Amino acid sequence: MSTTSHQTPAPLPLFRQIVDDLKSRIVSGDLSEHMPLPSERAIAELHAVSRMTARRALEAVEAEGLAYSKDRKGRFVSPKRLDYDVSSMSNFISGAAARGIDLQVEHLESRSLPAGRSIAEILAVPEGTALYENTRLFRREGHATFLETETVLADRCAGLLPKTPPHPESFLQKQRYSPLGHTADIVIRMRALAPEEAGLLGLMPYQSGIEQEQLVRDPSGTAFCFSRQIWRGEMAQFSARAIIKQAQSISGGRDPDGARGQATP
Amino acid sequence: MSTTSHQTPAPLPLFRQIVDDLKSRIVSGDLSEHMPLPSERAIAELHAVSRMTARRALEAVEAEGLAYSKDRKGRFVSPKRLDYDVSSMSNFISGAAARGIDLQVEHLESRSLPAGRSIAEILAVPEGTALYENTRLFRREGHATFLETETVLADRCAGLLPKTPPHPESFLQKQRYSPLGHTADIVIRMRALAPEEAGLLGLMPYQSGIEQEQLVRDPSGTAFCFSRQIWRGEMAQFSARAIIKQAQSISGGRDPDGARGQATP
DNA sequence: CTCCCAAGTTGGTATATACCAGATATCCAC
DNA sequence: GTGGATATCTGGTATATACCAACTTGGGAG
Repeated sequence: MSTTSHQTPAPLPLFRQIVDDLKSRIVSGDLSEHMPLPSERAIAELHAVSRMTARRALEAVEAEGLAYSKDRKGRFVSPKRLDYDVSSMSNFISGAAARGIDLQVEHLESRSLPAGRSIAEILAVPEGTALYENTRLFRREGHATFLETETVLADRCAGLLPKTPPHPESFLQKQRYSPLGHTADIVIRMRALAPEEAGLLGLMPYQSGIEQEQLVRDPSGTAFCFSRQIWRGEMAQFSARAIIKQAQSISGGRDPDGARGQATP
Repeated sequence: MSTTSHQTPAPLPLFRQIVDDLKSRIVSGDLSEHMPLPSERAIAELHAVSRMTARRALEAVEAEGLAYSKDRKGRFVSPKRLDYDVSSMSNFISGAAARGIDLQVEHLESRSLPAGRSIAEILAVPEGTALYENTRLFRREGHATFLETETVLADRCAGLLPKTPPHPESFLQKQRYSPLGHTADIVIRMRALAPEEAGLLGLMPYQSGIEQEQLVRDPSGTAFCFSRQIWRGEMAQFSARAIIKQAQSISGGRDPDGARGQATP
């Protein structure tokens, strides 16, 4: 019934049909984690569409996080999502290991630096205070997952961050993730990846990810560590247990504006 | 190094140059909130590129959340980000009002229904338990921001949800957001919008947003409300104060797996 | 056997073109 | 002035084509 009597059937655009086909093949398990998706040219031929249309479909699947692309190598099925429980992050790394999650850390940079304006404000220390900064890339089963820049007060981990072979995991385990009941101010937002972040995470520019900021305080309430993570958005979800308070009680508390990195465009 | 003596300058692709131009015009305030961006054809002419290239640039700006498009009307500069403090969400709506944030609620649906399998499991009640479900669209300054589906135990708000004129705001204010110290299990993730969600939020299919789930418990620890919100990702950030515990203490606690909606692809 | 080059693959960029459908403005007839 | 047809905006979809650069593979020279 090409000329149907009732409403227009509103046929799905070609590229959306292809998207749905690919999605169903992924969720059904026909295509499993890290398996290559058909190439743009293969899809174009299979579905009898132009390569640009095939490309649009593949980019949509990619934008959804169901697939990732390796430049000039192909597109592959994304691995499953990980749960990041921020309330028990005392031991995210070893905790992940205990759950059978294979998480590798690649150190990208370790350096000492004096506090600049914005980080001094965040940590509530004078400008110029000595800091250690570590940048790490986390991989899950070899797959880039998130990027972390951690800034700590130098006097809190003196000796734990030797300059020559940067091995701050000892600090991670001993100090930051001590069994004491720390608190953390957390901010989570979605934002576009900067080009160099996208490169490290194996994504195209202008894709979005999830940024998580944590301002960690010791039991006395003093902030001593600020970390900023940028995640591939499809790779995790963040869970927490919150104590819900009256709005007034919070706004009367310290640091009412957790939105430092206002993430203006 | 055919012409240049040093490394290749690696010129930015045309569409990225256009993206950067548009971004700078937005951040500089040359283009302010809700102002129209140049049309695809205008950019094509201005930058002397094809319309498809102009389109790619505009879509990239859109994917970053710096702009939004209205079908066949044009693309416009996105408004600024909002901060959602989940720890003081006792009064998110009126709290927002107090901060001068203009937030409107549009009721889409209110209904009574028996608990299905998955929601019964989440709320830890028998299947078939009477529930009330509300779906609302929140706008900020007239701009669609997030979509909420809230499910509550019917016996917790009997009489507060009259069938004829659905006016559950009274419930929102009186019961759910009472001054008592509730707790909530929260999950935040980035995911692609379903087509109907995208339509309501004024986005194209296959764009990503942020989903927030809240399982709200009364002071006795009994869950009585489950809400799921889907946000335009660029419209908010989520902040909280977390008490960091040992991984063991959490995994020994109740509901160790907050990842119900595992969000499989 | 190893090493290197060439061929073929992949995605990335870019152009030119075409048609559709919704939204808007304009202008003319009434 | 009002109403309605029309022209012209907009983005949405789709095709065909072209070239580039990175990667993989295979084969041949040493």
